[in-house]
Amino acid sequence: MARGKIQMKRIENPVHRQVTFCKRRAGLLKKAKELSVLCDAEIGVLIFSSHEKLYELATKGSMQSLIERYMKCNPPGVQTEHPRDKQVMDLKEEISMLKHEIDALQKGLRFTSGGGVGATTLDELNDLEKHLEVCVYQIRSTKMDIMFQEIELLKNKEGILTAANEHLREKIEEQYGINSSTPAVLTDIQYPLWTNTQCPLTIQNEIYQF
Amino acid sequence: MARGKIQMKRIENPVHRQVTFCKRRAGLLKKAKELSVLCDAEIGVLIFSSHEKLYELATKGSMQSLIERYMKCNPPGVQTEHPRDKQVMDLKEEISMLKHEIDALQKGLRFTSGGGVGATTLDELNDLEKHLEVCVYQIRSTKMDIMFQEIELLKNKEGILTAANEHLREKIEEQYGINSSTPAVLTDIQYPLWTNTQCPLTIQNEIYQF
DNA sequence: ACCTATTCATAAAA
DNA sequence: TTTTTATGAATAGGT
Repeated sequence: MARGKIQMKRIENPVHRQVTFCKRRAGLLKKAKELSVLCDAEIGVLIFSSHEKLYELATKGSMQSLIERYMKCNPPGVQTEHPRDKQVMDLKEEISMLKHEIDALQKGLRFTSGGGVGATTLDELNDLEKHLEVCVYQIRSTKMDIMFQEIELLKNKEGILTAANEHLREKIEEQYGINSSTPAVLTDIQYPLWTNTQCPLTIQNEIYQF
Repeated sequence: MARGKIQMKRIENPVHRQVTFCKRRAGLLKKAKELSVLCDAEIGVLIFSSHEKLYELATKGSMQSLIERYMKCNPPGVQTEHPRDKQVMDLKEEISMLKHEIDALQKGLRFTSGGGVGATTLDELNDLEKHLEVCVYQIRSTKMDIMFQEIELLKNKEGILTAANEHLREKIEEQYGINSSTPAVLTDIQYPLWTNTQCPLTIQNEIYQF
C-alpha cells in the first residue's frame, strides 16, 4: 500500500514475506481490538503462519469460551439419532483402514512426488525436480504420440473418402456422358476434398508448439 | 480516522456504532484474507456483534479444522469432554481428508511410476502435466527459501572474516612501521576479500531467475 | 449506499 | 525486528 502497491498473491521472496507477515499481523490484531472496543463486539482471531506458528487474539474472555460459543451457534447438521458409540467406532475403523491404505501408497510414491514434505535438503530437492521434469517430458512425448496416431487415422480416412469421392464423381460424369447432355458444367464443381498438404499439416504444426 | 479521529472507546450513539461495525468488520475480514494470501497463512476470525450475531471467516479449510488445529497447538490439557456431535464431525472430517489424500496419491502413482503407461487419454495427460508443473514450482520455491537462508549465513561469515582480515592487515602494517624497513611493499598486496557487491549478489541474481 | 477530507497502514529501504 | 518515509487504503462524518 505504500511505495507501490503489491499483487494479491503469495509473496515469493521469503524475506519480504516474513516482514509483511509481521507488519500485517500486527495491523490485523490492532484492527480487531479496535473493532471490539468501538462496537462492543467479542472477537477472536487465529493465525497460523506458514511455519505453523500460532498467533491468537481473543477480546473479552478466552479463546476457549469464544470457541464454545461458536459451537453453540453453529448448527452442526443432522446427524443426531444414532447409537453414538457404535457410529464413532465405525468411523474410527474407517480412518484406520484409510491410513493403512495411505501408507501403502506412500511407499510407492516415496521417490516420485512427495509434495516436498519428505525432502528437506537442497540435493534431495534437486533430484526431485529433475525427476519431475523427466516425467513432464515423457508426458509431452506421449501426448505427441497419441496425436500423431490420430493424425494417421484421419489421413487414412481421408484417403478412403477421397477415393470414394473420386469414384462417385466418375460415376456421375459417366451418367452425364450417357445422357449426352452438357457434362462440362458439373465437372467444374469444387468438391470438398482435402489435399494431402492442407488440414492435417495444420494440426501437426500446432502439435510442435509444445 | 477521517474527518477527525475518534476515541478508542465504545461508540455510544447506536446508529454510529452500527455503521462503524459494518465498515470495520468488512475491513477486518478483507485484511485477514489479504494476510492469508500474501503470507501463506491460515487465518480464522470470529466476530460476535453486540446483538449476538455471528460473523466468521476461515481462509483455507473450515473453521472446524482450524479450531481443531488450534486445540492441538494449545496444550491446556483437558479438552476431552466433547459433545459427541463434535467428535463425530471431527472423525468425518478426518475421513474426508484422508480420502482426499488417497486420491492425490493414486493420481501421483498412476502418473509417475508407470512411465506414462497408466494414463491413456489426452485429457488425463494434460491434467497430469499441470499437476507435475505445480510440484516443480513448489520445489523451486522451497529451494529458494533454503538458498536464501544459506546466503544470510554466508553474509554474516563474510562480515566477520572481513573485519578479522582488516585487523590482521593493520597489525602487519604496524609491525613494518616499527621495524622502519620498506613497509610500502607489503601494503600493496591484494588480500582475497570480497566486497559486499561481489560474490553474494551474483548468487542472489541466479536465484531470482525462477 | 456513496462522497471526501483525513487519518492510518504499510512497502521498500536502512 | 524496528524505524523511517512516501504512498496507497481505510474510514468518520456528511449527504
